[in-house]
Amino acid sequence: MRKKIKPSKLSEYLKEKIEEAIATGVFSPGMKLDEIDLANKFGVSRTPIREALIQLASSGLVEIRPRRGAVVTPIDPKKLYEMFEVMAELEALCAKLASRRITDEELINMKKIHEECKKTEIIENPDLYYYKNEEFHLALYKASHNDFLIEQTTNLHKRLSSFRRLQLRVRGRILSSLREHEEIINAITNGDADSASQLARHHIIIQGERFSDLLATLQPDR
Amino acid sequence: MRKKIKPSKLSEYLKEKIEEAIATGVFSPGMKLDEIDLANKFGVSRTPIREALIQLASSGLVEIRPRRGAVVTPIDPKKLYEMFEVMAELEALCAKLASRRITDEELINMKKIHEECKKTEIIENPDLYYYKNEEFHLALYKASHNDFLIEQTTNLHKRLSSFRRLQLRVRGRILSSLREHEEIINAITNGDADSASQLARHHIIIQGERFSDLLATLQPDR
DNA sequence: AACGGTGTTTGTGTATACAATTTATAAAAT
DNA sequence: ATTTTATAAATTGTATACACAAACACCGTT
Repeated sequence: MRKKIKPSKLSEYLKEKIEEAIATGVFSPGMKLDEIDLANKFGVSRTPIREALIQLASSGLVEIRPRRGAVVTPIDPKKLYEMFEVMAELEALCAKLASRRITDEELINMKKIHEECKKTEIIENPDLYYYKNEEFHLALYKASHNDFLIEQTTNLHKRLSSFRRLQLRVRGRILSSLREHEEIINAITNGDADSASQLARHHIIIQGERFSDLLATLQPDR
Repeated sequence: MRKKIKPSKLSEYLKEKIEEAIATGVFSPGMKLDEIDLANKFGVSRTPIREALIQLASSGLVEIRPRRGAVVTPIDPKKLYEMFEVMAELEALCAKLASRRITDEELINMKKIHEECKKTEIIENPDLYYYKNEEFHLALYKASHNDFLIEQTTNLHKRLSSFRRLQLRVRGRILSSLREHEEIINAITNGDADSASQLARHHIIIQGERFSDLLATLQPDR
């Protein structure tokens, strides 16, 4: 008893809903996901819930322990750093390919997004910046013109989103972020694949490196 | 009516079985995977079959079209090239990290595997070389000491395995492969992260580049 | 012969029922 | 009081049942 619209595939719809709930922190890391609870909450049977959870498990957002149910994947600082390490490389590849393959149109659009990022009301609001920043990165991925890469990178991006959001609250991070974006755009504009790649890598890896510290201040709820 | 051993989770077991059947070509690309057929074949109900298919769909091995069932993901030359492009970058990252993090033990083991690859009886048998080659690459991934990277790379490796296997039948490919492995090992031994990274990238990308040609000679069965 | 409508069939998607395990609870023993 | 063991409760994993949409075949019309 939740929604009127009836999607052709409930499990797909539920997957997105649960994904969203995890991203926005409604379901926090370590939290147990009871199939029956979820089924009641969404007014469906266990079957599509299970199928949604299986998909989320494949993408790493939840963990399914055999016979012991599903939990939102707990935050593991080590693994998180590892994920940033991989993310950095994927974004670097996006940037490298983008430098060679971006269309005029895409480049103009990217610059437009960047200009919007720089607006003061956005700079001063981490939540607003979060969305614009996301737009920028998605535009970068698309400019790689490698659909498989776009898919993989977008996936990992999603999985790291909540952490990146936190990261933006660190003093001065938004301004550094903007500067880095600008450098990346310049490199791409000049078709300098190597620079673009290195800059993009650094743009991500720096977040991973700072994360260990940031995480130390957090208490993962069990 | 197939196996005596009873795994704790049928869907996991079935996932592996179907995965294997796809890798070995028993289920060829484009082939329809009827849930009821599979259920009968394995002597189980549709439920665990569905769950297995969903997992395989998340990993990209099969495609599930809503209301139209599952098929083994058809070969798309463009996408395949894209996958190699990403794979090259992941392996490059493995090599880079390995140069910095590999243990003495791991390095010795890697050299041992490489020596085994060079044995004549293996060089002359693409199928044998396939397995030894795989060992080499898995050792490289592990040496990165980044569990998330290992997982991602191993996944993609699996997905490309059947194509790599084909690739090994190209005249002279095995010998080039060996030479490239040797160069990678040397770079890692010297702790030369940049060279190792570039060599590993090239080792993979060359396969992707040659694949368009190779694929042209194949007829994807519908 | 080609085209399009209509009824049938097949197969997916979801719900429900049952089986098998783990977790919680409580009693008994040290 | 604490640990151990037995029993009950709860939850996952699998099987079956049902609903509905898509594919198919058949037939009449043009």
